[in-house]
Amino acid sequence: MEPTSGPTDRTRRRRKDARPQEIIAAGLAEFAERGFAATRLEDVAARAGIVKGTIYRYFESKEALFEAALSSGMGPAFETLPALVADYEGSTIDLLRLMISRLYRILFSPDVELLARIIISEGRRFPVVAELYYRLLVNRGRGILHQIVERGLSRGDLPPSPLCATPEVLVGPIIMAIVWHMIFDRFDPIEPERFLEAHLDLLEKALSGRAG
Amino acid sequence: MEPTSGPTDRTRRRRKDARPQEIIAAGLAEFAERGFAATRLEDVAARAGIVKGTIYRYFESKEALFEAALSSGMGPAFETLPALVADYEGSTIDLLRLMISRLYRILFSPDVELLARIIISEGRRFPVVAELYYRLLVNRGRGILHQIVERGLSRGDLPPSPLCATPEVLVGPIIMAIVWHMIFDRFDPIEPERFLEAHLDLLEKALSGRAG
DNA sequence: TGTGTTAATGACTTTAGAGTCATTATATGA
DNA sequence: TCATATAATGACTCTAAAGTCATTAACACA
Repeated sequence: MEPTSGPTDRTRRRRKDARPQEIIAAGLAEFAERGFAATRLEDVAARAGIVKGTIYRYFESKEALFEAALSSGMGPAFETLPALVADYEGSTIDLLRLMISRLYRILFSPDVELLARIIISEGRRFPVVAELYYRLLVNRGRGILHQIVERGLSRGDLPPSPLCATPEVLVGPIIMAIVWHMIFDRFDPIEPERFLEAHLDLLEKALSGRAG
Repeated sequence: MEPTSGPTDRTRRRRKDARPQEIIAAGLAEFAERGFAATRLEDVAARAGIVKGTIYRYFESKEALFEAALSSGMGPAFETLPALVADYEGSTIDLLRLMISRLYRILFSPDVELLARIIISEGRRFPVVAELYYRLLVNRGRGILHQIVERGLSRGDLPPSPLCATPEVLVGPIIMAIVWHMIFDRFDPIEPERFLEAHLDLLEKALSGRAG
């Protein structure tokens, strides 16, 4: 196990401030790869260029590290979206297209994808973590989506329909893409551009038509 | 840990034929709940109304049990679908609606859902298992979907579009529903009928419109 | 240059759970 | 009813990894 970042030299370094983030980054990589139960703190330490005991200077337990790692750095992920919605001038369908495209970019960016993998495979077993994600990301994202649909309905931009009552459905293909990429990509890699194109096509057709 | 099925009495019973299935069923429940690494064979045994040692009369190792459990009983899941497609007389959109509805019923039936949970949370770490699912379910399901789209295109029933080139996108919301149900249902339960209704609405609008 | 503080180490203890196996008890059929 | 074969048991060993802590050495500052 090579340290990913961190010094290759053998001398100790005292770096109280930098450690926690480095340990968290190493932890995220290992947790995403092996899952909570199967990751060894020794491997996390090696990846962070330190030794297992050092982890315990900064985190109470393996579980505490896990929760700290999952709580870090997910705040900013969706932060740009509300402003996007508020300022947008064009048609609601274009706004939705834009938002879906951004979501792909966000969710497939390397660090966010690690988080997504972990929450998908371990979320059920860590209610505390799941709730955090629910509040900070899922529910917030949902709010934005509903807000966009509202905008469309009040502008007369979108026809009312069961779909507008449950617009979460529109995001489904992204989740599928993440899951696919996680599990089946090695047998049959997804082509993200083609998938996104089809998703946008779906979106456009579903929302521009006559009322259902 | 109460035995789920099996006798509550304390006397031993010799039941060579029934054991493997009972152990597999208990294993599926535990693996789905805790994941591979965190399930204890003692708990599996307790749930099956036996003792840990007995598991080893039927399975070489924890991993062997895991693979046996995941290989069991997933064959039949999609078996009725090809005939459905072959015999169908109505419009292609109706056929798709029917198929999507069935997929919800299949994937949310209790035993299949256990399998789905396990494959979603552990698939990445067990390539052998993932490949099995890819071959027997995912790829097969995909074949059926493409076949339906073909049918639509050749009948002039569906307009050609990027969506028809990548119809996997149409199934996305189901995957999302499974993941949601797995992780966030306790904070915010999904309403399957409403979700399905919106999904079908999406489908219909997206496919009945003019070409993209 | 010496001294005190504490980050970092690594050898250690502990624990949990996988896997083993000699023993026990049940079913079968002679 | 007894003898035999073997399913089932549970007490056991072994191992891997979590967690601890006395010791070491890097840095700050006098």
